[in-house]
Formats: sequence, C-alpha cells, structure tokens
Amino acid sequence: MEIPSKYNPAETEETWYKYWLENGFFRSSPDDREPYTIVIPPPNVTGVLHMGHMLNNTIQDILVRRARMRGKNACWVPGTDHASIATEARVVARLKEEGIDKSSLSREEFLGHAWQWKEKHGGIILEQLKKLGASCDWSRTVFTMDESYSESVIDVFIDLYNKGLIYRGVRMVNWDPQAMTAVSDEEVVYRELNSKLYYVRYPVQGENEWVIVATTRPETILGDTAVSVNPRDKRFSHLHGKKVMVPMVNRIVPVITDDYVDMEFGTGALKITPAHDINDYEIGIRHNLEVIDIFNPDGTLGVKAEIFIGMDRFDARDAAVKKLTDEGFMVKVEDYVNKVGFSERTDSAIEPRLSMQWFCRMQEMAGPALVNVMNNNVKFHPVKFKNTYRHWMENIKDWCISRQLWWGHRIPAWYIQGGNEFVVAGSADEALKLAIEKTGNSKLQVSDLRQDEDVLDTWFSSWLWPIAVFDGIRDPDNADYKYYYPTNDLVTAPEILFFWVARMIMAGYEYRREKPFDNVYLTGIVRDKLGRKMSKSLGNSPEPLELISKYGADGVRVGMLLCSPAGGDLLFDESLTEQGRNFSNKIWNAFRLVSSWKTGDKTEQPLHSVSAIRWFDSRLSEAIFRLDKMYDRYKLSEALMLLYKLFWDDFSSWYLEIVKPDYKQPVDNKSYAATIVFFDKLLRLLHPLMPFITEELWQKLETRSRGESIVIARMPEPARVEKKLLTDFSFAMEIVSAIRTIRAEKNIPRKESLPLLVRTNGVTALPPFGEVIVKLCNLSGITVTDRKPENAVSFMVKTTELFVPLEDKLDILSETAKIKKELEYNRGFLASVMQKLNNERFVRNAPEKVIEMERAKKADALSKIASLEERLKSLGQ
RNA sequence: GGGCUGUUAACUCAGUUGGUUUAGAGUGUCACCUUGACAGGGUGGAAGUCACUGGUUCGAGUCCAGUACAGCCCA
Repeated sequence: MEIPSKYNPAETEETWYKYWLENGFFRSSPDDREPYTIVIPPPNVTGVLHMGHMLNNTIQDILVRRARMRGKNACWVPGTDHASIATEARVVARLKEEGIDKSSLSREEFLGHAWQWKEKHGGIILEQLKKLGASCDWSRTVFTMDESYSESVIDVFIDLYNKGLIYRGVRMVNWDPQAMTAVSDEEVVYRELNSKLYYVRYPVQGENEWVIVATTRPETILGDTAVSVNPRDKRFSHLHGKKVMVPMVNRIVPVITDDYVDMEFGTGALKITPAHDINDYEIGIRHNLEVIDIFNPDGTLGVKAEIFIGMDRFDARDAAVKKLTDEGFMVKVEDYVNKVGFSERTDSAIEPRLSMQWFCRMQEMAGPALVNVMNNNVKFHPVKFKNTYRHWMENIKDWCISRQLWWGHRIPAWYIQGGNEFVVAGSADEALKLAIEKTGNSKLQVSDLRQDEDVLDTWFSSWLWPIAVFDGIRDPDNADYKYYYPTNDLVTAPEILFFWVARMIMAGYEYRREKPFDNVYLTGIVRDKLGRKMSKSLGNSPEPLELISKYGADGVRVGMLLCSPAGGDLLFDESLTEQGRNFSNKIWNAFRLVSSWKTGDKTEQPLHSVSAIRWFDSRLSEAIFRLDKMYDRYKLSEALMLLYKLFWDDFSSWYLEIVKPDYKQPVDNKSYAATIVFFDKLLRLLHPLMPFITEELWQKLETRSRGESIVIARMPEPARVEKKLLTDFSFAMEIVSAIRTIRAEKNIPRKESLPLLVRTNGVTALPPFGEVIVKLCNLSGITVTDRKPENAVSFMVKTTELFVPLEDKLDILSETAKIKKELEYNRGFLASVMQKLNNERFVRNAPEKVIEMERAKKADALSKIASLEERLKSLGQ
C-alpha cells in the first residue's frame, strides 16, 4: 500500500468526526465514574467562529479529551445564549430590508420573526466548532431561551425579588440611543476622542458681568438648571447666591457652591445638567435642582429642550455652537481630548439618562463570591486575575438588569390598572392572585394587569449557566445536577470576568451554596502580529474555517497553542499554524517509515536496538511525569512543546534512526513490536491536542475493530524512569553530535566509516551506548587507548577525551584555534568558580552542597584545562 | 486620576522556595547536506550587559526600592 508523502487532513477529518458522533463517544450520563465537567461559555447565537473561540474551545477540548482518556466521565455541555441586543438588532435590520418597520409589529409578531431567524441562522457557530474537533455532548445542547431555561431565569428573578435583592427605581443609566435601551456599566467602552471645549458666557442677573463656563457638550445647555462653583474659590465668592441666565433658552438658574467642582478645570465654573450627567445628577439631588430631560429615547431633542426639537443630538450640538456664536455667548473654542463611552453592542455614544429600571443588589451576593476566590476555593489561572477580581468585588455597584427590548426573558412584573403599583409572579394568573391580595380588590381581572414591557439583561440568564444547563434551578434534586455540579474547569476570556464569571460564582453560592467550578482558566486575547486586537473592522483576523481547510484542524489547534502561554495575550501569526501543519506531516512521515518496515522472522535483534528501546522507554515515562505536572498547572503550550520535542527529536531523530533497518532489510520482530507500542503511546499522548491525525494513524497502526477509537483509549501511564540510562544516553548523544560536526567540518561522507578512540585516564572505560554511537556515526569501532594518538581530531565530552584519527585530513591550524577557544572558555569558567571558592565568606556561609558543587566544577575545569593544554603541546603549539 | 501586570536572543515565550558547570526552548537566520520516511526534511553554527539605577546577600534573571516604557482593569 502506497502512502502519500504528505498528510492530507481534509480527507480524514470529516470521516472521523462522523465516526465519533455515530459511536456516541462524546455522550455522557451519570455513572459510577468520577465526573469531569465543562460548560462551554455560550457563544452569542448570532455569532460566527472567530479566533478567540478557536483558542478557547481548543483549550476546552484538550482538557475534556484528556480527562476522558484518563477514565473520567467527561461531559462538555455546549450551547448558545440569546444575546438580546445583538439578535434584536439583527432581526430589526433584516425586517427593514424586507420593508417592515419594527414599530408596525406587535410584540408577538416581532418575536415570531425573531424565532424564525434564530431557527434558520442561529447557532451556526456550533456547527463550526465541530470542524475544530470539539468533543461536546451535542445531545445536551442548551439555548438560554429554551423553555426550561427561561423558566429558571424567571424563577430566579421572582426569588431574588422576594428576597429583596431586586428593586425598581429611577436612576441614571447608560442609554444606548440606537438600540434604545439601557445597558449595564460593563457594556460601556470608553474611548479617547478629539473634541472641543467650548467656553460660553452666562450673564449674571442684576450685574453687568457674566460667568464663563467650559463644556464639551453645548447642546446640553438647554437642560442646565444651575451653575456651580467651588465654595473655596475666591474668584467667584461675590457671586454666591446670585442668579445667572442660561443662554439660548434664557432660563434663570441659581449659582450654587459644591466641593465637587474642580477649581483647576476649565474656568472653575461648572454648568449643571442633572438629567444628562451622572455627577450633575448627584449635585442636583444635593441642591434640590430641577431636572430637565431634553432628549427623546432615540437621541433626538424633545419638547423640553424648547428649541432644536426633533434634531439629532450631534446636529443639535452644531446648531447650538452656531446660535451661541451668533448671539455673542461663545467666548472661545479649544481642542480637547476627552473620554466618551460607547455602547459595546451598537457602538453609538452612550447618553447618560434618567430612567426607571430594574436593579439587582450585588453587595450581599458579592460576599461569598469574593471570599471563595480569595481563599482559592475557586482557583484562577493565572492567579494575577485575583487582584482585578477583588478590586471589582469590593467596589461593586448594583446591576441594571432591565433592557428596553423584546427579544429575551420578559420581566415578570405586572402593573395594576395602569398604575405604578405592581406584583411579581411567574404567570398572569398568579399575578392576579397577588394583585387581589395586595389591593384587596377582588374584582380585579387579568385584563387589569399589564406586564412590564422590558426584558432582562442577557447576562441575567447566562449567570445561571452552570446550574441551569442541568436544570438545577427548577429541580435541584435531579441526577444530572447532583452528579455534574460543581463543574471542574471553566475556560473563558478575561474580558468577561465580571460580566459573567463573577456573577456565576455569585449565583452558585446563592442557589447551591457551592462554587460553580473549581478552576477558571483565563485565556489571553488573540491579537495580530502587531499586537492589535483582532476585529472585523480592522480586517486583521484570519477566517478560522479557511485556516482549518488550509492547515487542518490539528495544525490550527497546534498553531493556537504555540502562541498561547497561560493567561498571556497571544500574538497570532499564520506561520504558527504552518508550524502546526509541519508537525502533522512529521508524525505522518514517521508513520510512513514504520509502516514500510518488513518484519523478518529470522532477523536477530541488534544490540543498538535493545539499548534504544530501553532508553526510549525511560524517556517516555519521564516525559509523561513532566507532562502531567504541566497539565496540572494548565501549562498547555508547554505540554505541547514537550510532546513536540519528544516526538520530533527523541522519537524520530534518535530512536527511529537507531532502530531503522538498513535499506531494504527487514526489521527484527522485537524491535518492530516495541516501536509499534511506542508509536501507539505517543499518539495517545498527542490525541487531546491533535485529535484527527492521531485517530487516523492509530486506526492504521493496527487492525482495529468497529467501535474502537483513540478517543476512548486509555492515556499511557508512566513506568519506572531509569535516571542513569537517561544521563548515559545524553552522554552518547554528545559524542554523536561531536562526530557529526567533525564529519561536516572535514567533509567526510557518511558512507566512509571512521574509528573512534577513547582515552581511559585510568578511570573512564568505553562510553555508554557504544553500539548506538557506532550505528549512528558509521564507526568501524570504538577502541580504548591510554595514549594520545597521532594525527587525530580530539574532543571532550564531560571529562572524557575522544579521538578520531584522520590521517592526512588533519588541519593543525584550525585544530589549534579550536582548542585555544575551548581553553579560553574553560579558564574563564574556572576563574568564576575560583572567585567563589576564594571568597572566605562564601565558604563560611553557603550550604555544604553548594560548596561541594563548586569544588566539583573546579576539579572538572582543571582536568579539562590540563588535557587541552596537553593536546596543544602535542600539536606542536 | 486610582489599581494591577509585564519588560530575558531577530520574533514568541520558559526560567519553580535566590546556588545543578559564565541563562534555555520553538520559530526565524546562516553554512553545509539531499536518489531509500519527511526540502513542510537532515546536520552543524551564530545570536542575550536578563529594560535602567540603586539596595539586601557569600551569591540576584530570581528578593526590595526608585525610574522609563508597554499593556490591562476601574473611574
């Protein structure tokens, strides 16, 4: 059977993924085994796979596959969230294309369209994850608006309301005029903007003078209800108690004094617009100021603005500037850089706005969530995020959970007879019962109740994710929930540490008195080569599925991990996936070599093969020990690199080269069998990282029966590590390298065999693994000598002197130069050792072990120097 | 403005409680090789004042303080 020299992932990946699904390898249900559980960070239902998902899900898949192979009952729960704002925006846009305006639809009609859209286009991302090899239990796929999930969300709302942890109130919120909804503090992104600082004069009543006020938002002058100065500011003390006139609208407002005012900023006088600035709002409360809301919900000016009514807020700014200038109120304009908040969802400038919203109290729930992270009950990887987490939890503010949208979980509050009085209940019937109780009016009917129009923040559903995917809110005693919760690892981006992770921890302690997961692995942010965040608008993100078809899923997974130290940002470059593909190809070709071997019954097992097998066996065990430690510390890139070198260097470059039979010769049965065992183990070790190629080759390595798979094979266990064997082998490796260098330098072809002499010194005998050295270097033999041979190139490994006689090929000058260079190094080294040993305080204070080591270094260096000098002399120098 | 990280080879990163031969890896780079697994390869090189300045110590990439620069979070 001819095997192509290049691995073609496209041919194998789909087949094997299908095979895995057909055999139900990813399915999990509770049993006697120890569970290992991960809940996927639910991607947005409108989402498509981007590089961040690729990284995040590769990591989860590695953890899950490894756990599965270690005999755990591995369960990876997939799903999506409903993404209120994003989805609603998408559906509204889609309807607009069809000529339908959202406002012409009833709520029910709109939701009909939204569900239709969701069924047709939602969740593409889950299909894409399959291409990556994600081993999720797809039968458990959850959507945050599934019936049971929705019920859980509503139950939690009612419960928290009844506990007094949810309330309704008028607050300054972050208003997104494009989505026409409030968004939470966490959904506002601040950006520096080049804007202008306008200096405007406000005439003082009854005086022939004015106050100059600086503002970046002259259009909000229309809502001004005071001018404030710092009480200690001498420049304005004569104005205390006076009144000024607000330009454009000619409103008479008081001059007030408040410590908040920064004397250094602008002119020291501040205009106060309580309806449109959070600080002004607070000052307004302190001074009992009138609140004039000049904006409509869509960001245009409303009737209270008196002028510019119906104009967009940015047009109104231009209009205000013009009017102020025309009427002589504008003093000057300066360039100014300030930070402006933008909606994370729509990217429109956030308008601080007073409105009636629902809030969730955070203080109480934050308590256990903070304590259990600080005491490592929930572990963060890397730990540095504990600081950030603590900072946020200690300064936590109430959470605005209502959104003025239709797509999502509708707030279960019912207003009675058009008033502001309300009851909170899971259904209209129940609400009616409560309303009758509350009002004492037994004549009330369902039609007298009106349900709140708003829906809940999407995070108010996803914070229940680890509980609700197992239906633990509605049915806390169900078998799944008891078995899988708390889950083991959560893998997510640091960006949503507060949005999501912190709140899941809160929900966990509130509803189960138990953490939702043991470990939180925070991945880095995927950036491009230049360190810029990958984004659609920059166009600097590669298309993940194209990468997969170009380099194979395994290649891409390796590429992602290669640049992904735990917790650090990763600078992604396509050359890394190329490296991943090359590694796939290396594995493929190693297999090609082994599969080409013919076994011969009569072939004796050569000594070098016996040695190589013993060595690699130890080497492999040692690697497994180290690998386990790396996985324990979530050092996945290091684990990959270890396996990369183990396969490429130890297995391919050393082991296979030793065991490899001569051209067209058969290999002996024992060596062949051992090689197959090693290969099998290596594939299993590699499987979590590179699921497809390992399955492909594992199936080819031996005849497998139907239903067998590397997916459910057991992870190799380490055996005994013979340390002496490992150090002996690396000693032999050094000799081999030295001889290769000599061949390269002297231009001696491989086919020409060479003798090797070892000087005994009375101590050293033949080097270990001599038979291996003979094979790899094509030596005619290794002989012991007690004298320095003539016309030989010499080299040292540790303190052993070795010689390769070269007859006429010896170049005295270059030999001398080489020896002199080595001598120089060793003398320098000796000097640094002696500096320590001659230091009385070192000898007195350092531990015995350290001193002994230094003495050994000294002895080694001295002996090396002696033989180098001797060799120089023998070369006549 | 407040807080938290980081700065080690051209690039991306390791470097565990200070001492394991004058700092390691992968990639890249350079030279040579190349009909028998793999040029997506092999062999062998070169490459670093561990950001800077002080301090603690017999001994500092590692601990402490300050400075510079970069990044993140919060206002």
